[in-house]
Parts: sequence; structure tokens; C-alpha cells
Amino acid sequence: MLLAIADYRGARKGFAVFIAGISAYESATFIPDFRPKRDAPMTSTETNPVTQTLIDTLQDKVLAAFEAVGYEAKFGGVRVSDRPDIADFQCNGLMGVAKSRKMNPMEAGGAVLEALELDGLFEAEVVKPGFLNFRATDAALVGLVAASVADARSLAGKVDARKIMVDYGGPNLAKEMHVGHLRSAIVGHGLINMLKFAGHDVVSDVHLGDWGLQLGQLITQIEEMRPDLLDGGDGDELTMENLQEWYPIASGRSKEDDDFRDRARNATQALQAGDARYLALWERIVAVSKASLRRDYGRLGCEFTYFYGESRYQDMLGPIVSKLEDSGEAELSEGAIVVHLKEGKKLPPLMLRNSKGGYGYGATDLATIVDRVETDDPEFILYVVDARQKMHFQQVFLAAKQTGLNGRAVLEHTAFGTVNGTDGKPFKTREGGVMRLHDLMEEMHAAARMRLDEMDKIDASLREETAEQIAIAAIKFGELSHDRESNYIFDMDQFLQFEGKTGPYIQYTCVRIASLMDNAKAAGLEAGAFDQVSDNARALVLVMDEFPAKLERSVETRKPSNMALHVYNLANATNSFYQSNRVLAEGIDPAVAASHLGLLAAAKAQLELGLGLLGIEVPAKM
RNA sequence: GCACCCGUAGCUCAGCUGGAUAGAGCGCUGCCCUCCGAAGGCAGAGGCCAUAGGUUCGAAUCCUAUCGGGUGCACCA
Repeated sequence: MLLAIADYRGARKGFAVFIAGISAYESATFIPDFRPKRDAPMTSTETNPVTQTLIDTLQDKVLAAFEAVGYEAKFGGVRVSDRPDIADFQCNGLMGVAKSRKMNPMEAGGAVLEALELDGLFEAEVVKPGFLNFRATDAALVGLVAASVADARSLAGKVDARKIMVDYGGPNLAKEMHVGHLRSAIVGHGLINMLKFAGHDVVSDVHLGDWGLQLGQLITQIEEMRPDLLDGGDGDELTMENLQEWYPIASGRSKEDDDFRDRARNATQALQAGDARYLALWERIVAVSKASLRRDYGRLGCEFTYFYGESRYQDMLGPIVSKLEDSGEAELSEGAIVVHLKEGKKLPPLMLRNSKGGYGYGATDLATIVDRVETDDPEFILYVVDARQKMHFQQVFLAAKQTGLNGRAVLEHTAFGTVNGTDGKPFKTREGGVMRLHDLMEEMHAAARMRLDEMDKIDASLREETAEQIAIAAIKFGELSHDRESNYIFDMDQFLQFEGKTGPYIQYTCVRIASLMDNAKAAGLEAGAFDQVSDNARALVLVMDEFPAKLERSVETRKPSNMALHVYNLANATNSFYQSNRVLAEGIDPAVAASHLGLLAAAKAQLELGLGLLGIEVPAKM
């Protein structure tokens, strides 16, 4: 539990400590492309009373009124109304107030109304059972857009930067990335973007699985099948395809064949003890594997501060385990060295070293923590790893705290669910194998390319690059629009679809606005200050107002899906506005056109900002 | 057996720090390109929010039980 939540206000304050000030972005060098374009003229803040989001402004006013009347602040929470036909914002606390004071809610509402100073930004009323309803005035909406155009980041609060380590929970050597890796890659990357954007100091590590028994198995298999490779022969044969084929064979034999497993364990020992031949082979496997991983991660736009693997901690294992043994925090049990967990009532002990003298990932994970504490000294370490490892992380975290190895770091398993096929079982291709991430991206790219060719709207020379942007957007948004914690069904046919609630839909929204602005410019129309408040405009601006809260929530819950859904809602509202507020209509008042263009520019800037945080690019045309 | 997660529209999913008519997308039925890009917009049909109790002025949301599905339970990571 990172954030104690006392009441809604406390939650926001507590959150603000962790989440950062967007203004800190000024000094940041990362993701420079996130800076929104200033397509529309800036409005002077001196004449614009709106300096934060409308909901935050209203929240402050309602709290002030509650305080003035003597009602508890915990009842003064303001939220977006769930009855947009009646109100923009609501406060439901009057019924709580009335209950605790044995009075009529409507009467309490009357008192609050009396004390409210709304400065012409909101209109308020009390209705039926005891709801306090608010509607933003046109002036407030106009002011918000002006502030948003001036600086899309200015509407969020400030906070202290925290040092955060994000662990991608390592893919393994000798195995290509498959659809199961999509989640840690895309969710992890999205989280990193948002944490950085919020102003935090983020470092990340892929934490490659490059050192355990799995390698011993593979080496044993190669030794038996292709001894020439062990002696440095025929490097061309050591390809990802071959490794991919050999690995499951070795892994399978290890499960069924005791003799093979013993040899694999011995090979693991020998490798870890520094056997020169094994090490040489291992290094070649590492090189081949890393190249493959870098290719896939690179294509997804995922980057890491560190590309470390478990092997990095090899030399630390012995000393750490010895030290824990000496201090009595680890002990011998059934021939193995383990840490018994005091707090973990029903958890099995964390195993550090097995009875044969080999170190397991319990030891490796502790050593990794020690290394991170010694080098980056993070305040938080987020492990973006499959939920199936939940118990393991509980063990590691408890052991780390119990032994004090985690320093000041708060350890958190940012778990994600399984990717299932349409049959509800872990995803397989139609042929029954695992689907390589590379193949998925190729298929998506081909589908996007085919669509571009059918449409025939953009120059042939741009189609490859654009198809790639669309394909990656479809994959990423498909992943990010789901809650990371639940399992989800991976349906290839659905993924290949570009209509509806998809990444390309949002890209398209941006592209057509850009196109409109070009056309408008050619017709002599420029974007100006937004001041024509139609119904569609009102709805759009209110969605824009939610951006900082959604960013907050994404970071607070470590769920980029909050931002993904916001961007989708924003695109929806934008399209509705676009459809019913024509700019290039016959005989249109230039002032009206300028207002429409101004709002569209602001919406587009926020769309691109949000997409950027999700790691999605917007093509110039599509 | 013990622990954790999940059961919301035909399908895939939001909503779950309790509030006023439970929302999207896909699919289905209509309508909208002589007018800014139809990868779009508008409208409609479709739900006893697994079941049964409980807490509450108020429950999809909190608690308990049951049923159904998933995952994990020291010498693999």
C-alpha cells in the first residue's frame, strides 16, 4: 500500500506527493515530443481566471463553503456528474451531512449554496434527495480552453519527484518474445512514460532471464546434439531459430528424464563456476538472444535504462547468502538454505540455495534488490510481471524487508493477467504454437498496409512507415485499453480491425483535424480563441478537463488503461464536435470558424499528448 | 486441502474509494458524404450486474455464504 487514503482530499494530497508536477517537465529532457504544438494564439493568464482544472477549482470552492458552514470536509467531495443532462459536476455529501446532524439534506444544501462563492465560473443548485449539482458557465469553459492552449500541462498539480525503478520482469534467453510479453513491454513502457511525464526520476531494467537451470538445459542439449558449437565451430548455426527449436526439447527432456536433468544441473553448476567452454557458448547465446529482443522491443518503442540480466548478480549470491546465514536470518532446512517468513503466515519459505548448492531466483532477486539499492537507491521498485508470480514476489518482498536488504525502497508487484486465446486458455496460434511477437507485428503491419492501399489516399512512398505506425497503435491500444490485472482474450481477428475503440480510430481523429486545419488555412481561416460554446463544444471541453485527473489515476493505480480510456473518450467527443460544428461551411462567420478551429487545435494537442504517453505516434496522413 | 483473482448486453470489456435512468466497442436494424477525410457521425433493439442473505436512507460497487471459471502452492524461473 503506497498511499494511505484518509478521505478524498487526503487521497489527492497523498497522491500529489507521489505523482509529480507537470511543471517539472520544463527541466526534463525525456520525451521532448510530448510538448504540445501551439497552433492557436495564447491567452494572457492575467485576464483568464482559470488556472487549474474546473473540477479542482470547484472542489476548492465547495470545500471552502463546507468549512464556512461548519460541515466536515469529508462530505465535500466533488466529482464529474453521472447525469450530464442535468449537471456537469456533483457533490453527494449533503445526505451524509444530514445524517450525521439529523437535519434535512435540502436545508444543508441551502446553507452551502449560501456560502458558495462561484466567481461566475459555475452555477449551483440543490435537488431532490440532496444532490448538489453544478454547471460550468460558458466563461469557465472558454477559460479552460484558453489555459489548455497556452500550456496543456499547466492544469495539473505539482509534486515532489520520486526515484522509481521499473523492472520489466525479464524475457528469457533463447526464446523469442511472444504475445505474452506484450503486456510487460507495453504496460511497462506506458507506465514509465507517465511517471516521467508526471515528473518522476525513472530508471528501468529489462531483467533478462539469462542464467538459471534453463541455460544448463540448453547447453546440455547442444553439447549432446551439436558438440561442434561448443568448441566454437560454425557460429552461423547458432541462430535464434535453432535456439527456439532446441530450448523446448531440452526443457521437456529435463522434466521427464532424470539423467538429463542431473546433467543439466551439473552444466548449470559448471557454467556458474566459470567453465570456459560453457561460458563461451553462453556468451554467443546471449548475443543472439539480445539482438532478437532488441529488435522486438525497439519496434515497440520500448527502451530501458539497463539491459541487465540475472547473470550480473552471480558474484553477489554467495556473499549475500553467507551473510544472511551468519546473521541467522537464513537457515538450513532440508539441505537447502531458506529464509523463513515471519509475516507471511501461510507462505512457504523463500529458497535461496538448493540442497545441491545451486542458487535459485530467490537469491537472485534479493541480490538484484541489493544492487539496485547500492546503485540507484530507488524509493520504489515496480515489478511489471505476470500475476502468476504473485506468491514469489510476496516471499521476496517479505524476505527483503525482514532482512533489511531493500533499503528505503518500497517493493511493488505491478501484476498483469494472462493473455488467453478465444477458447479462454493461454494463447496459442491456430497451429497450436505460441505466436511470436514478431509475427504478430508483421501481420498487423500487412493488414494496415492493405488498408492504406485500398484507400489509396496517401502517397505510396509514405505507406510503409504509416502502416507501421497504425499497426503499432492497434497493438498498443488493444493492450492498454484493458485493465492490466485481468486476463484478456487475444482475438487476432479483432486485433486486425481498425474501426471502433482502437488506436487507429484515435489516430484518424487527429489526422482529419490536421487536414481540416490545412484546408482552413488555405481558405484564409486561422485558429483563434475558443468562444462559441455549443452543446458539443461543452461536452468536449468537459472531457478535456479530466486529463490531469486521469493522468493522476493512471500513475496512482499504475494502470495506463485509465489514460487509454480517457484518450478514447476525448476522441469520441472530438469527433462529435467535428461532425456538427462546420468550419468550411458556406458563408460562415470567420470568428465562429476561428473559435471552432481553436477548440479543435486544443483537443488535438491533448489527444497527441495522451497518445504520446501511451507510446503511440500519429501519422501525418493515413 | 490452503491462498489469491474473476463471474456485468450474443461476443470482448468499462464502471466497483456506495448515490439520481448500469456504459462502450464488435455484431445486428435504420439514417447521414452535390458540404472540412465515412478508419467518421446520429438513432434503435439488446441487461432480475452468477445466486442467496446482510449492512445502509441508498448496493453492480461493502460484508458473509453458495455455485461456476482461472491461477499459485521450497530445491524450474
